Amino acid sequence: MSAGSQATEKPPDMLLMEVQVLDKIDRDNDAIAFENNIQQLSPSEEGEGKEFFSTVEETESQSCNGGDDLSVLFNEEQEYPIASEQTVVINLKNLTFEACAPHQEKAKLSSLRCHLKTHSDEKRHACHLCPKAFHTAALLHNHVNAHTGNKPHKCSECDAAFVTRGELSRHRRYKHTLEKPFKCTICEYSSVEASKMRRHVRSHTGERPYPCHLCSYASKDAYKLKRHMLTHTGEKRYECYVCQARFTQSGTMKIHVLQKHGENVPKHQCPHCSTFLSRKSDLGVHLRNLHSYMEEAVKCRDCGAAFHERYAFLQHRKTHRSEERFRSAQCSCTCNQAL
DNA sequence: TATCCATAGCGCCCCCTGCTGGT
DNA sequence: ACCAGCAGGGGGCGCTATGGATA
Repeated sequence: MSAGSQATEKPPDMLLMEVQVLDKIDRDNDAIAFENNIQQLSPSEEGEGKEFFSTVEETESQSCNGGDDLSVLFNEEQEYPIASEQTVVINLKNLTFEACAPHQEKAKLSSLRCHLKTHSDEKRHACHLCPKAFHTAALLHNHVNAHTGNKPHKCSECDAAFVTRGELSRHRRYKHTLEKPFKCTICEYSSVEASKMRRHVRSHTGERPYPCHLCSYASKDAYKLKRHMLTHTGEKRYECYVCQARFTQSGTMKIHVLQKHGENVPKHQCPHCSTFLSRKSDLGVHLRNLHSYMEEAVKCRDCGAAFHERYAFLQHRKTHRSEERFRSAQCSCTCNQAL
């Protein structure tokens, strides 16, 4: 960081502002670099220059990171906006740019001043229900509504209601308009939210950015890592309301409740034999174990017949066993004669 | 300058699915 | 065969932060 290395004397608050702005720009660049990575990643198997996802409009809205506004402060030829020799001194009261046309300058100034406020620690709008505080009255308003349960934004097509307009808008996309602006360029997947697309892209790239610090596992998304950590703690947070048995995942408990305590539980019948399985996944195991084709045939030790399906082989062996039982059976009366 | 608005981003929880290994 | 543990992929929502436009 260059701010501290500059020999020039500056008021402490200005130095702080420099540091905060530079930190912010670093983060913004990370975010933008991330977006660029997403669009430029080109696994060799998938061909060159393939983008992983795009929006329908191919918008220039690369998120509200603010890098655009600030970019006027820097030499665009720089790979990184902040070289070690470049220190950006921003005076909130006498802010000026030289890179903007006059009419643009005013708007930029306004935006930048507004943006810089976000770096201030000052949060004047305090919640009276909890210790939190916010930069703006609108944020506080939303926060208080979350406390009180007041949801002024109601969906016109269902009973759902939300604290913010944005939540309502997203709900409408999920449930009613089915608009999914983020399209995967590798498969047919599309999503309502960019974050979902990022998560999806990892299923193509194999990227696992969330490593477990206790074992070699790494997850593709943060919540999966959190769920995984329960395997280390042994925590079983889901309890069967009937028998109080405990489970690690809600889905596992749900299946337990259904299978153990449910009535008229549907069973899964094997299409090749008369077996019924309580779980679909067990049907899969059953099919693999008994009905899959075996390259190497199994031979019957009694008659030498060859079978490529284990189920057919087992059925065949049954016939030998019943013959054997028949031969060794004795008359049940007192004569004890072999049958 | 405050406010509104749209959007981004992170987190949380749920669902369904399928594999694995113990009984 | 049954069962629980566990991970992958994804849907939906809660909440906050942010930037641009505008009153």
